[in-house]
Amino acid sequence: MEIETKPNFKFINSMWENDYYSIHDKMYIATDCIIFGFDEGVLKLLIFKRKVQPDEGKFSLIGSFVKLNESVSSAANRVLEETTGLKNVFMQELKTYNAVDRDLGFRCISIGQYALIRIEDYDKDLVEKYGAMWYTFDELPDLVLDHNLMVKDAIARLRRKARYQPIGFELLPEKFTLPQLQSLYEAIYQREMDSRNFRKKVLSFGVLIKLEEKDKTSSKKGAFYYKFDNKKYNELLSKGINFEV
Amino acid sequence: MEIETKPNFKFINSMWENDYYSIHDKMYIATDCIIFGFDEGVLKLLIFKRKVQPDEGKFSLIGSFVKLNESVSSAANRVLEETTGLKNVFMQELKTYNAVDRDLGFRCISIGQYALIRIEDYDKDLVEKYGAMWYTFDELPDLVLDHNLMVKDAIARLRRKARYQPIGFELLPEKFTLPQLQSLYEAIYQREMDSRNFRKKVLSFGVLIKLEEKDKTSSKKGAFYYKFDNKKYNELLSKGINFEV
DNA sequence: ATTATTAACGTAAAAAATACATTTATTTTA
DNA sequence: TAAAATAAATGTATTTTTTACGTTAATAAT
Repeated sequence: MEIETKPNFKFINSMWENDYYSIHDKMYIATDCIIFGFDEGVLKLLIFKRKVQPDEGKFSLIGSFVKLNESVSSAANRVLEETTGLKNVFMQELKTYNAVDRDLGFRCISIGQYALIRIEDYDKDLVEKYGAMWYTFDELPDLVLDHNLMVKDAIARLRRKARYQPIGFELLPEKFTLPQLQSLYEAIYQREMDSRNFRKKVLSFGVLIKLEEKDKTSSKKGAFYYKFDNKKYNELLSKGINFEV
Repeated sequence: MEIETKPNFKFINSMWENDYYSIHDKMYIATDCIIFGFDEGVLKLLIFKRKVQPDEGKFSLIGSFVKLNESVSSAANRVLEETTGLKNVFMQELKTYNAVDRDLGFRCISIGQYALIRIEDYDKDLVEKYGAMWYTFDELPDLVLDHNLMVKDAIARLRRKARYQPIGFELLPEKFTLPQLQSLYEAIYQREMDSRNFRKKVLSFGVLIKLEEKDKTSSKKGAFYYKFDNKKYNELLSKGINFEV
C-alpha cells in the first residue's frame, strides 16, 4: 500500500481494506451511487453523513473505490448492499466524473451510477448503522465534492430515461396500482398528470398485467394491483417500440 | 514506470511515453474514440490497423491511456488531434467498458467517447501517417477486444440522441444545405424521409439561419446554404424544448 | 342508510405527423 | 438561343396522437 506516500490523506485509511487494489499513488477509480427512492408520493435520495475527515459531518453520496477484481457495477452493488441490505438493485451508469482537480489533492475518476430503490424493501437497521438516510429530493442538503452535480445529472437522466423506458416500475413494489404509478411519474416529472390520459397511455403499451387483488390502503374503493409483464416488454423493446409516457 | 513488472506486455512499450501516468501495475484507464464521419451520403467510421503486438494487423478504434494531469475528454481530443489533425471536436462520453477481463491479461477500464467529424476537414496526411482510415459504416471489419460492442453502442446512442438534440449538425460543414442535412439524418436513421415534411420540421425549430449563398455542386438549381444558430439553440434548450426530427 | 373517499372510465377538440405532386432555378446540350 | 435535364423548393388534405374535461362506481366509516 502506498498510503504513506500521501500523508495528507490519512483519512481514507479507515475506508481502505487491503484488497482495494485500485488504490495506488497514481490514479484512483471510484464509483458513487445516486440512489433514488419513492415513498408516500415523494422522491427521495439516499445519502449519508461522513464520519471521517476530511469533510466530517458533511453529506455525501454512497460510494466506493473499485477493486481490481470487480466491475464497476459490482463495486456499486457491493457498497449498496453494505448500506441498505439490498442485492441486485437495478442500476445504470450515469457518467464519469473525471475533472483533474475534482477530488482533494489526488486524482480520482468516479463513475456515477444511479439506482432506483423500492423504499419499503430496504434494511432499516443497516441503513441506520451506516449513517445513511433518505432525504426528500426537494430538500437535499449540500453534498461534498461534485456530488451535487452528480445528483443534478442523475435526476435529469432519470427524467429523460423515464420518457422512453418504463424505468419507473423499478421504483415501485412488485405489485403496484395505477394511481401509485401515476404519482411516481408525477414525482419524477414534477408536474401533475391527467389520470384518464395517463391510464390510457400506460395501458396502451400492453405491458401491464391486471391482478384480481386490490390495494385498499389509500381508498375505500380500493385500486387494482398491476404487475409488469417483463416478457412482453422485452418483446416490444426488441421491435424498437417507444415507451414514452 | 512499472513496465518491467509486466514482462508479457512489452508490446505497449512502443505506445508509452514517460508521462503516461495512468500506466501502473494496478489498474489502467484508457479512452477509445468512436469517430463517425459523414461523406457523400454515407456514414463512416474512423479506425486504424494496429502496427504493434498483440493483434498486429487487426483493426481497432483510436484510443489512448489517460494521463494523470488530463481529463478523459482531453485525452480523447489529444489522440484525435494526433490522428486527424482536428482540434476541439464535439465529443460525448458514451459509457465505460470495465469488464474485469476485457483487456488481455491486465485490468483496464476504457471510457468510450464518440465523436462526429466533418470528413472534409480532417488532415488526410495525418490520418494516413497514423494508418487510420474511414470505413463505410455498413462494411466495418472486425475490431479488437470489445471495440465492436463500443461501435454498436455508439451508433445506438447516436440514433437516439439525434432524436432530441440537433447533434447531426456537428457532422456537417459550417454551411450546409437542407438536402445534405436530410441525407445525414437518413444515414443515421437508415430510412428515407419525405423532403417536405423534413424541411417543415427542421425549420420549425427556428435554429437555422438561411444564407444568401447557394451550393451548386449537386444540382443545377443549387441549394441554399444554412448555418446553425447556436445562440438561439441554447436559448431554446434552456427552456426545455425538444428537437426531435 | 347515508356520507365520504378515491378509482375507473369515454369523448370531443386541438395539435402533430404523415402522405402526396407540381413548379422553379439553373446548367448543359442541341 | 431554345429545349432538355436535374435537383430544389413548396402546400394541403388526411390520419394519428395528444390534450382537456366530468360522471359514475365501489367500499368503508359513521
